[in-house]
Amino acid sequence: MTEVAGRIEIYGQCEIVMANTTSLPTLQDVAAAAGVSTATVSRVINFPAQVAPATRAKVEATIAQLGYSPHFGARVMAARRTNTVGAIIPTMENAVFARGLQAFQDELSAHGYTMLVASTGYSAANEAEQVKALVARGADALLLIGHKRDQAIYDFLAAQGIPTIITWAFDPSSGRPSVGFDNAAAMRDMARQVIDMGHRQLALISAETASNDRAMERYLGIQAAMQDKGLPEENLLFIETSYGIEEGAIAFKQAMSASNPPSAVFCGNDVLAVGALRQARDSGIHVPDDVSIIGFDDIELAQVAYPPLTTVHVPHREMGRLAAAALIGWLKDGTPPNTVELLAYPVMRSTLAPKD
Amino acid sequence: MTEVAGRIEIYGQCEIVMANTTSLPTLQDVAAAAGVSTATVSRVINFPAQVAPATRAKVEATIAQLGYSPHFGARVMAARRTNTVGAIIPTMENAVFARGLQAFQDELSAHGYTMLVASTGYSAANEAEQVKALVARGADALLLIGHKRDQAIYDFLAAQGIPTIITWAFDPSSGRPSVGFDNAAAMRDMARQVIDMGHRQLALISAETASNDRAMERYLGIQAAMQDKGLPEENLLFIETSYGIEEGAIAFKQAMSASNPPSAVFCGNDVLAVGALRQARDSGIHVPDDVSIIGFDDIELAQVAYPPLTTVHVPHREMGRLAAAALIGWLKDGTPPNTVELLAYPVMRSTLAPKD
DNA sequence: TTGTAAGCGTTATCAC
DNA sequence: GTGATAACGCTTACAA
Repeated sequence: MTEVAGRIEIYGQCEIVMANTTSLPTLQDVAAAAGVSTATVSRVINFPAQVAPATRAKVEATIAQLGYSPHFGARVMAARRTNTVGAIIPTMENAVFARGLQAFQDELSAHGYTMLVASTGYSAANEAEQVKALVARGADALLLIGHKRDQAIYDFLAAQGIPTIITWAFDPSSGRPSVGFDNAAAMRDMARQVIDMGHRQLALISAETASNDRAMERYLGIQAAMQDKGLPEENLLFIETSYGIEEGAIAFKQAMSASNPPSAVFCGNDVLAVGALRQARDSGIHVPDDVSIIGFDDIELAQVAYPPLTTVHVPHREMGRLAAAALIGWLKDGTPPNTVELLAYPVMRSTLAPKD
Repeated sequence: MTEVAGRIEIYGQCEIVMANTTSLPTLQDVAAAAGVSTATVSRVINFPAQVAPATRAKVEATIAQLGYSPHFGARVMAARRTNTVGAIIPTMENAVFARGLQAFQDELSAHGYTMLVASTGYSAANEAEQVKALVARGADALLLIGHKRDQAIYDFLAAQGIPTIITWAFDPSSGRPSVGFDNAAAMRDMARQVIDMGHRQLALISAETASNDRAMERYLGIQAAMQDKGLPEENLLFIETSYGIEEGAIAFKQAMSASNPPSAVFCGNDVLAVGALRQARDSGIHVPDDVSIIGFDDIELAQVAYPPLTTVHVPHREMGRLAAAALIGWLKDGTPPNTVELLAYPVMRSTLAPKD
């Protein structure tokens, strides 16, 4: 593997001629040029049906001729909404969020909304800041990941009257509108199948659970399954690490060098699982003959990993799309949407096999 | 592989109490409560240093007590800028864009800007629409991918006075500020090495070149290398397909069933390459002994593919970060930034081997 | 169907 | 340092 340091070359100054930014045409200009009132021009833009065809045609021609486009700030100020919706996610580098976000944006866009994005890097403090930033930037509504955050944030959003939807989690007891899935139940279902296959010594390589309720729920799901099946808690080796392929690899190595190594290694997400898979290959450990590896999320990576990864399928796109639809409805009706539970379910590929 | 249809359950109406949205406190309210003028409150918010400490403390206390936060639209209207920057990309589902976008947003966020995102789904018509949408939503500046688009779009942006930076491409002759890399040169460098290894019969599985100048450039890069090395054009089998693992697999199958099958298959991106790799495995074709496969982008997938994929490394994050920095500087100084070329270079892993 | 005119909540320019 | 006050460009009753 050959890698050279990125070289940067600077080229000469570009010559871009920007418009005379002092004088974009205004509604008034259009009205004057078309010989109508500003109200009529405004109507042509917002409620064309209310304007006589002849007048409308005249105004539209003037708009085109002058290259007029409405001033955003003035519009927001007068109409008291931005048609902009914010999304705050841990990071777009995680494919699950990128995928969900794309679907969220597609749906918003189809309904005339624009999406503002902020990311937290999985930091709770950061999230609080980003919530304020997006609200200050005029987000009419917000999408958040998971339920767990300071109550002050919820209070702030309620005080500002910002409709907010929770995704990636499901907890009807919270009383907050959400579109998500039950992380604990999904992982529990998978763990039951694994235990039924004869696995008794288990490990979980988890994302950090401190500020990530989804990771915690998945952990609890495995514990629940173990309890159901009568396995003692000690039979689960719990390893917490940060997000990344390398991190998954290191944690896997650690798990396998335990005094009582697991025959099945659960991973909190597919990226960690793929890291574990690579480490197994590098260590000459055969998957699934020597050890089973189980992921979570079912991203593209899972299908093309070798062997293809057994994982829990999460309907990321559907979640993003429905979250957008819910917010759009909320903004329109003024009434909070119902909470929606989506199903996440095991997908059996080739990294899980019965124990002996 | 077991998959069940996603089940959706609807739960009871959530009871969210939204604030009396008719009465958020305004600057005036704060001024009245603190016993100062609106101008002073505005200064406390925007230029705290200009206000006497005692006054400032009093005003800040009032702001906190009333839970005041500035109205976005009014602010935009008066200040004539939104501190919002738009990014228009093909899709976030492509990891290269997700990665670049994350870096772009991080840098923006660190400087007090917020990011608006729109996506085109690789459609030129869509892009024109999104440009207008983001400008209408008050984007102060824009990031675009690649140079190729209707001149009308550039004219519109110039007329509106919207600083715009081009990324993912490098063409100093365009005269437009950009932060990118030379797609043709990067692919040419890789192709030269491949040809030097003795490969004579080549194939390229390319993304669609019609509305994607990066894909076209990569194609031209291979052609240039072939010409340098004296290989006739006919020795390159060109297959164009859309983005996706499955698409790569299908195209690979097609390439290998040609009357004169290639010994090296270039792919326009890593996702296509991973699809090709999977198809090779499924067909019992050994990589790189039977055929070499070369990707482009160096996303995570490339490292964990089996065998690890030889590809062209693209500094996506650096590109996003520098693009943000360039726009921020442009907005601040009012002068367009210099064009920056980043280096994309071959990364030799395990899917490329000398021909016999 | 169209026009008039009153805000909308800031920022910024003046005086003081 | 601080206070009046005039924009800023649009939407939306209400009137005609």
